[in-house]
Amino acid sequence: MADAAPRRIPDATVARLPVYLRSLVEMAEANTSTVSSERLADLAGVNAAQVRKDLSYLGSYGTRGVGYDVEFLLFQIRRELGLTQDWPVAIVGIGNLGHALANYRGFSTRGFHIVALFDADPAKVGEKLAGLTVRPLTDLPLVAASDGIAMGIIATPAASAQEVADVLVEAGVTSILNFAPAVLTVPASVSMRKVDLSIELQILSFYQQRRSGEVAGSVAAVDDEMSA
Amino acid sequence: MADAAPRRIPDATVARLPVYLRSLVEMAEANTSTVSSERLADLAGVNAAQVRKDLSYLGSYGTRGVGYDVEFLLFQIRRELGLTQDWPVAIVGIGNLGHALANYRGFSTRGFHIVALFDADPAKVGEKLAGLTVRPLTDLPLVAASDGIAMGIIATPAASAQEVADVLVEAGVTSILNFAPAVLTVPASVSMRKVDLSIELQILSFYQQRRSGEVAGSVAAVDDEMSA
DNA sequence: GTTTGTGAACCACTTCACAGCC
DNA sequence: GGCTGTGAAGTGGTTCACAAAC
Repeated sequence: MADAAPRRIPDATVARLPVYLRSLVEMAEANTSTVSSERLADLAGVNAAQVRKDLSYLGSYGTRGVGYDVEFLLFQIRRELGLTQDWPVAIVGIGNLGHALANYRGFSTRGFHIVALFDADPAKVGEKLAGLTVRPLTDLPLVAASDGIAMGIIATPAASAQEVADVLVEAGVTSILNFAPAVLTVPASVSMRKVDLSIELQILSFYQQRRSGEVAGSVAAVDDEMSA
Repeated sequence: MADAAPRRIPDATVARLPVYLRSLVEMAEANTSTVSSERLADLAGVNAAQVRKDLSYLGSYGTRGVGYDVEFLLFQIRRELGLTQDWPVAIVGIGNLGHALANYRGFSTRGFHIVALFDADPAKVGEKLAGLTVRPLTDLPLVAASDGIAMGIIATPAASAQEVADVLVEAGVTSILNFAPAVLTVPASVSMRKVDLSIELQILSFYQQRRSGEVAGSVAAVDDEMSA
């Protein structure tokens, strides 16, 4: 037996790997061959010890006294994140946001290919967009199977989101990114992440109000704790 | 008096308050007058003890043996989050995403009013959208001052994001929501949150790959944590 | 000298469990 | 009996600080 360490990568580390990846891509494009944890931390906006600890979960890929080889690390992170393959992605809900997501360049440049668009509204079906034709939601099971869709993006109104999630799960999609402002329930075997645009503004509102409401006299130190 | 209490609300709690708020709005619309921590936890997708602890940071607003009054709690959370006032918001970068955000109904229904759109590209300036006309980025300082803009949304490409952030900060905007895939630096007195669409997919990719590669036997539950 | 890799200390958040109040 | 509010215990994540490796 030799399959090495039983490395369990913390969720928090997983969430930062894409950020390191982005910085490393930039460095590679600038033909930088080596990077220290200090420099990478700087680019990623985190602490250097954090970078070292995070990377140590992947393996001992650095060289003491030198740093990390950019290309090598790039490959290792890509491999760890499962980005050495392309993922076919479906978007459900072709409203404002669905349109923007379908046209978003950032997905394809990072290995995520939008291969199908769905909407339950017959008025939207047939529309051509980003090189694809919007299909009826009822086609999803068939298309998911034939195109091997593993990831789905929900961009519908809140009211239909759970229903769509159910359809996705039923069709075998095991990763879901939810933009609808609703709490969705999926089996534990399915990963789900959510992005709620108005919640982000509401959180900002809290800190904004706290700042504005602060009377000059009281409490000197305004140490603001917001991560970046 | 009786207000007092040096309550410091944890960031994690602040991030959940909007979720509770959403559930409470739904309950109010359904004319439910009281809610238990158990029920609210269910709707918000969290643990009941979590709900109670979170709400306890706002004050003792529940009644033992009964639960929380929906309308009262609704008001308290709104007040805490600073949502009893409307916030004027500016969007910078009117591409795909900027368009979608400008038209997004979810903002206005929650007290965030998009009052100005900016783009550095002269070709975009003058375009009419969501009842507004896209203005040159150079107008931002003036408009920010006259319209009292406190919140800015960055929806530009990564390359111009830092520059835009600087302009926003210089114009006195103290809350920024960044959609550009870049790490931005702002003074500690400014709150910034980021939403990176492709990072979300990359995180999903990690768990997806882990699952696919997994030989039947172990289980891995995935939950999301706080974004930053 | 430089920089990694990592135990240990620290800190924040979550969950438990139960006393206190209705 | 039911449900909140909260100390205390538990968990996960971050930062420190330094020995090991170059």
